[in-house]
Amino acid sequence: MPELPEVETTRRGIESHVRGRVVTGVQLRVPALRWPIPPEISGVLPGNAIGAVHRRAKYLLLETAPGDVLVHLGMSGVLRVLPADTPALRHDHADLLLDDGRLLRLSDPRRFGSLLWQPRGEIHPLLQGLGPEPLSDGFDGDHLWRLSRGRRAPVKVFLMDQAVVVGVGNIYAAEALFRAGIHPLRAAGRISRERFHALAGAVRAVLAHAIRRGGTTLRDFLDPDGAPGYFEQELSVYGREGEPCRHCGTPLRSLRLAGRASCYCPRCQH
DNA sequence: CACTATACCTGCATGC
DNA sequence: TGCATGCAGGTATAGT
Repeated sequence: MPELPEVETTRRGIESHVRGRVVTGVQLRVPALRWPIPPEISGVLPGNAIGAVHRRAKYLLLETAPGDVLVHLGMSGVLRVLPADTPALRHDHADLLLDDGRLLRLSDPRRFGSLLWQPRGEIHPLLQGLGPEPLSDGFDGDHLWRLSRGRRAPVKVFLMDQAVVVGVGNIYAAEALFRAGIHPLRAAGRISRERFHALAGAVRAVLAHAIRRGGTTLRDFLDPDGAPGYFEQELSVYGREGEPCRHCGTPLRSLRLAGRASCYCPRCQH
Protein backbone atom coordinates (compact mmCIF):
# COMPACT_ATOMS: atom_id res chain seq x y z
CA MET A 1 0.00 0.00 0.00
CA PRO A 2 2.26 2.61 1.18
CA GLU A 3 4.31 5.12 -0.64
CA LEU A 4 4.51 8.64 0.70
CA PRO A 5 0.89 9.64 -0.01
CA GLU A 6 -0.48 6.56 1.72
CA VAL A 7 1.76 7.06 4.75
CA GLU A 8 0.81 10.73 4.91
CA THR A 9 -2.86 9.82 4.59
CA THR A 10 -2.39 7.38 7.44
CA ARG A 11 -0.68 10.05 9.53
CA ARG A 12 -3.56 12.46 9.03
CA GLY A 13 -6.06 9.71 9.65
CA ILE A 14 -4.72 8.61 13.02
CA GLU A 15 -3.31 11.80 14.49
CA SER A 16 -6.52 13.29 15.84
CA HIS A 17 -7.43 9.93 17.37
CA VAL A 18 -4.14 9.19 19.13
CA ARG A 19 -2.86 12.65 20.01
CA GLY A 20 -3.10 13.21 23.74
CA ARG A 21 -4.03 9.60 24.41
CA VAL A 22 -2.04 7.70 27.02
CA VAL A 23 -0.80 4.28 25.97
CA THR A 24 -2.16 2.02 28.68
CA GLY A 25 -0.71 -1.20 27.34
CA VAL A 26 0.85 -2.95 24.40
CA GLN A 27 -0.16 -6.25 22.90
CA LEU A 28 2.36 -7.88 20.59
CA ARG A 29 1.41 -11.10 18.79
CA VAL A 30 4.69 -11.58 16.94
CA PRO A 31 8.23 -11.09 18.22
CA ALA A 32 9.38 -9.43 15.02
CA LEU A 33 8.17 -7.89 11.80
CA ARG A 34 11.00 -7.05 9.47
CA TRP A 35 13.11 -6.36 12.54
CA PRO A 36 12.71 -7.61 16.10
CA ILE A 37 10.29 -5.40 18.03
CA PRO A 38 12.48 -3.67 20.62
CA PRO A 39 11.77 -4.16 24.33
CA GLU A 40 11.09 -0.44 24.85
CA ILE A 41 7.80 -0.77 22.98
CA SER A 42 6.35 -2.84 25.80
CA GLY A 43 8.77 -1.79 28.54
CA VAL A 44 9.02 1.99 28.24
CA LEU A 45 6.12 3.19 26.14
CA PRO A 46 3.15 2.28 28.41
CA GLY A 47 2.09 5.09 30.71
CA ASN A 48 3.15 7.79 28.28
CA ALA A 49 0.95 10.11 26.28
CA ILE A 50 1.27 10.32 22.53
CA GLY A 51 1.99 13.81 21.25
CA ALA A 52 2.34 14.78 17.63
CA VAL A 53 2.42 12.20 14.86
CA HIS A 54 5.16 12.97 12.37
CA ARG A 55 6.17 11.44 9.08
CA ARG A 56 9.73 11.16 7.81
CA ALA A 57 10.04 9.42 4.44
CA LYS A 58 7.73 6.43 4.73
CA TYR A 59 8.12 6.18 8.50
CA LEU A 60 5.53 7.39 10.99
CA LEU A 61 6.82 8.72 14.30
CA LEU A 62 4.52 8.73 17.31
CA GLU A 63 6.05 11.18 19.74
CA THR A 64 6.12 10.43 23.47
CA ALA A 65 8.23 11.85 26.31
CA PRO A 66 10.84 9.08 26.45
CA GLY A 67 11.06 8.55 22.69
CA ASP A 68 9.31 7.98 19.41
CA VAL A 69 7.49 4.92 18.21
CA LEU A 70 8.57 4.32 14.61
CA VAL A 71 6.16 2.54 12.29
CA HIS A 72 6.96 1.48 8.75
CA LEU A 73 4.13 -0.09 6.80
CA GLY A 74 6.32 -2.05 4.39
CA MET A 75 4.36 -3.35 1.42
CA SER A 76 1.15 -4.38 3.11
CA GLY A 77 0.90 -2.62 6.45
CA VAL A 78 -2.21 -0.80 7.69
CA LEU A 79 -2.78 1.21 10.87
CA ARG A 80 -6.30 1.57 12.22
CA VAL A 81 -7.96 2.99 15.30
CA LEU A 82 -10.53 0.52 16.59
CA PRO A 83 -12.59 -0.21 19.71
CA ALA A 84 -10.42 -2.00 22.25
CA ASP A 85 -12.57 -5.13 22.13
CA THR A 86 -12.14 -5.65 18.37
CA PRO A 87 -11.01 -9.26 17.91
CA ALA A 88 -7.56 -9.65 16.42
CA LEU A 89 -7.35 -11.46 13.11
CA ARG A 90 -4.46 -13.43 11.73
CA HIS A 91 -2.31 -10.52 10.57
CA ASP A 92 -3.05 -8.10 13.39
CA HIS A 93 0.43 -8.10 14.87
CA ALA A 94 0.51 -5.23 17.35
CA ASP A 95 -1.93 -3.12 19.36
CA LEU A 96 -1.25 0.02 21.32
CA LEU A 97 -4.05 0.22 23.88
CA LEU A 98 -5.27 3.77 24.44
CA ASP A 99 -6.89 5.38 27.48
CA ASP A 100 -10.14 6.12 25.65
CA GLY A 101 -11.20 2.52 25.19
CA ARG A 102 -9.72 2.17 21.76
CA LEU A 103 -6.53 0.82 20.29
CA LEU A 104 -4.13 1.57 17.48
CA ARG A 105 -3.69 -1.66 15.52
CA LEU A 106 -0.91 -2.53 13.08
CA SER A 107 -1.85 -5.19 10.55
CA ASP A 108 0.64 -6.39 7.98
CA PRO A 109 0.17 -9.70 6.11
CA ARG A 110 3.59 -9.71 4.51
CA ARG A 111 5.42 -8.47 7.59
CA PHE A 112 7.80 -6.28 5.64
CA GLY A 113 6.83 -3.43 7.93
CA SER A 114 8.49 -2.54 11.18
CA LEU A 115 7.75 -1.29 14.68
CA LEU A 116 10.78 0.39 16.22
CA TRP A 117 11.82 2.67 19.04
CA GLN A 118 13.84 5.86 18.88
CA PRO A 119 14.93 7.22 22.27
CA ARG A 120 14.42 10.96 22.80
CA GLY A 121 17.32 12.87 21.28
CA GLU A 122 18.53 10.04 19.09
CA ILE A 123 18.00 9.41 15.42
CA HIS A 124 17.38 5.80 14.50
CA PRO A 125 20.01 4.42 12.09
CA LEU A 126 17.29 3.67 9.53
CA LEU A 127 16.38 7.37 9.45
CA GLN A 128 19.92 8.46 8.79
CA GLY A 129 21.18 8.97 5.28
CA LEU A 130 17.74 9.66 3.84
CA GLY A 131 17.31 12.21 1.08
CA PRO A 132 15.10 15.30 1.31
CA GLU A 133 11.33 15.25 1.59
CA PRO A 134 9.93 15.68 -1.92
CA LEU A 135 7.40 18.28 -0.79
CA SER A 136 10.00 20.36 1.05
CA ASP A 137 12.17 23.22 -0.14
CA GLY A 138 15.20 20.95 -0.05
CA PHE A 139 13.99 19.10 -3.11
CA ASP A 140 14.14 20.51 -6.61
CA GLY A 141 15.54 19.87 -10.07
CA ASP A 142 18.99 21.13 -9.15
CA HIS A 143 19.18 18.59 -6.34
CA LEU A 144 18.36 15.73 -8.70
CA TRP A 145 20.70 17.05 -11.34
CA ARG A 146 23.65 17.37 -8.96
CA LEU A 147 23.21 13.93 -7.41
CA SER A 148 22.76 12.26 -10.77
CA ARG A 149 26.00 13.38 -12.40
CA GLY A 150 28.08 10.39 -13.42
CA ARG A 151 25.37 7.89 -12.59
CA ARG A 152 24.44 5.38 -15.22
CA ALA A 153 21.57 3.72 -13.44
CA PRO A 154 18.13 4.11 -15.03
CA VAL A 155 16.43 7.28 -13.86
CA LYS A 156 13.51 5.32 -12.42
CA VAL A 157 15.86 3.37 -10.13
CA PHE A 158 17.63 6.62 -9.25
CA LEU A 159 14.34 8.28 -8.37
CA MET A 160 13.32 5.42 -6.09
CA ASP A 161 16.61 5.57 -4.17
CA GLN A 162 15.62 6.90 -0.73
CA ALA A 163 19.04 8.54 -0.41
CA VAL A 164 18.17 10.70 -3.41
CA VAL A 165 14.66 11.66 -2.42
CA VAL A 166 12.34 9.86 0.00
CA GLY A 167 8.83 8.60 -0.45
CA VAL A 168 8.80 7.84 -4.15
CA GLY A 169 7.97 4.19 -4.71
CA ASN A 170 7.08 2.17 -7.75
CA ILE A 171 3.69 3.70 -8.46
CA TYR A 172 4.63 7.34 -8.17
CA ALA A 173 8.01 6.95 -9.88
CA ALA A 174 6.20 5.61 -12.94
CA GLU A 175 3.58 8.34 -12.78
CA ALA A 176 6.09 11.17 -12.32
CA LEU A 177 8.25 9.98 -15.21
CA PHE A 178 5.21 9.87 -17.44
CA ARG A 179 4.21 13.39 -16.46
CA ALA A 180 7.74 14.62 -17.14
CA GLY A 181 7.97 12.76 -20.46
CA ILE A 182 11.12 10.89 -19.41
CA HIS A 183 11.73 7.25 -20.35
CA PRO A 184 12.28 5.11 -17.25
CA LEU A 185 15.38 3.49 -18.74
CA ARG A 186 17.23 6.72 -19.46
CA ALA A 187 20.53 6.94 -17.60
CA ALA A 188 20.13 9.40 -14.73
CA GLY A 189 23.46 11.06 -15.48
CA ARG A 190 22.47 11.89 -19.01
CA ILE A 191 19.41 13.96 -18.20
CA SER A 192 19.62 17.73 -18.48
CA ARG A 193 19.04 20.12 -15.64
CA GLU A 194 15.95 21.43 -17.40
CA ARG A 195 14.41 17.98 -17.62
CA PHE A 196 15.20 17.34 -13.96
CA HIS A 197 13.31 20.50 -13.10
CA ALA A 198 10.34 19.08 -14.96
CA LEU A 199 10.76 15.77 -13.14
CA ALA A 200 10.99 17.39 -9.71
CA GLY A 201 7.83 19.33 -10.49
CA ALA A 202 6.12 16.15 -11.63
CA VAL A 203 7.11 14.32 -8.44
CA ARG A 204 5.71 17.13 -6.32
CA ALA A 205 2.54 17.37 -8.34
CA VAL A 206 1.76 13.67 -8.42
CA LEU A 207 2.45 13.19 -4.70
CA ALA A 208 0.48 16.26 -3.67
CA HIS A 209 -2.41 15.24 -5.85
CA ALA A 210 -2.39 11.68 -4.51
CA ILE A 211 -2.43 12.98 -0.94
CA ARG A 212 -5.46 15.13 -1.75
CA ARG A 213 -7.14 12.00 -3.06
CA GLY A 214 -6.38 10.01 0.07
CA GLY A 215 -3.66 7.89 -1.50
CA THR A 216 -4.05 5.13 -4.02
CA THR A 217 -5.40 2.45 -1.74
CA LEU A 218 -6.01 4.00 1.67
CA ARG A 219 -8.79 6.10 2.98
CA ASP A 220 -10.64 5.38 6.18
CA PHE A 221 -8.90 4.44 9.40
CA LEU A 222 -11.88 3.82 11.61
CA ASP A 223 -13.63 1.46 9.27
CA PRO A 224 -12.25 -2.09 9.53
CA ASP A 225 -13.11 -2.62 5.90
CA GLY A 226 -10.67 0.08 4.87
CA ALA A 227 -12.27 1.75 1.87
CA PRO A 228 -9.90 2.43 -1.01
CA GLY A 229 -8.33 5.79 -1.80
CA TYR A 230 -9.47 7.67 -4.82
CA PHE A 231 -6.21 8.08 -6.71
CA GLU A 232 -6.29 4.69 -8.38
CA GLN A 233 -8.69 5.81 -11.08
CA GLU A 234 -6.32 8.64 -11.96
CA LEU A 235 -3.21 6.59 -12.58
CA SER A 236 -1.76 7.33 -16.01
CA VAL A 237 0.60 4.41 -16.49
CA TYR A 238 1.00 2.25 -13.37
CA GLY A 239 -0.71 -1.09 -13.88
CA ARG A 240 -1.94 -0.13 -17.34
CA GLU A 241 0.33 -2.18 -19.59
CA GLY A 242 -1.29 -2.72 -22.98
CA GLU A 243 -3.92 -0.06 -22.39
CA PRO A 244 -3.89 3.12 -24.45
CA CYS A 245 -1.88 6.12 -23.29
CA ARG A 246 -4.32 8.74 -22.03
CA HIS A 247 -2.34 11.37 -23.94
CA CYS A 248 -1.59 9.83 -27.33
CA GLY A 249 -3.44 6.51 -27.43
CA THR A 250 -0.33 4.39 -27.97
CA PRO A 251 -0.48 1.07 -26.07
CA LEU A 252 1.56 1.36 -22.87
CA ARG A 253 4.50 -0.96 -22.43
CA SER A 254 6.16 -2.44 -19.39
CA LEU A 255 9.70 -3.46 -18.60
CA ARG A 256 11.42 -4.67 -15.48
CA LEU A 257 13.84 -2.41 -13.67
CA ALA A 258 15.54 -3.59 -10.51
CA GLY A 259 12.91 -6.28 -10.31
CA ARG A 260 9.99 -3.87 -10.49
CA ALA A 261 7.40 -3.61 -13.23
CA SER A 262 7.80 -0.25 -14.94
CA CYS A 263 5.00 0.92 -17.18
CA TYR A 264 5.55 3.75 -19.64
CA CYS A 265 4.37 5.24 -22.91
CA PRO A 266 6.85 4.49 -25.70
CA ARG A 267 5.72 7.58 -27.59
CA CYS A 268 5.41 10.20 -24.85
CA GLN A 269 8.52 9.24 -22.85
CA HIS A 270 12.09 9.59 -24.11
C1' DC B 1 31.97 3.62 -5.03
C1' DA B 2 27.90 2.45 -8.22
C1' DC B 3 25.04 -0.89 -9.26
C1' DT B 4 22.40 -5.49 -9.28
C1' DA B 5 20.48 -9.45 -7.30
C1' DT B 6 18.59 -11.53 -3.30
C1' DA B 7 15.99 -12.03 0.67
C1' DC B 8 12.27 -11.39 3.82
C1' DC B 9 6.54 -13.10 3.84
C1' DT B 10 1.70 -13.95 2.57
C1' DG B 11 -2.15 -13.61 -0.60
C1' DC B 12 -3.99 -13.54 -4.93
C1' DA B 13 -4.64 -14.19 -9.96
C1' DT B 14 -3.51 -17.15 -13.53
C1' DG B 15 -2.85 -21.30 -16.12
C1' DC B 16 -2.52 -26.21 -16.45
C1' DT C 1 -10.94 -28.71 -7.63
C1' DG C 2 -6.02 -28.82 -6.83
C1' DC C 3 -1.53 -27.35 -7.57
C1' DA C 4 2.48 -24.76 -9.42
C1' DT C 5 3.88 -20.34 -10.82
C1' DG C 6 4.55 -15.56 -10.76
C1' DC C 7 3.60 -11.26 -9.03
C1' DA C 8 2.54 -7.47 -5.52
C1' DG C 9 2.91 -0.59 -3.28
C1' DG C 10 9.70 -1.67 0.37
C1' DT C 11 14.37 -1.76 1.33
C1' DA C 12 18.62 -3.65 3.84
C1' DT C 13 22.26 -6.32 2.54
C1' DA C 14 25.38 -9.35 0.14
C1' DG C 15 27.71 -9.76 -4.00
C1' DT C 16 29.75 -8.09 -8.61
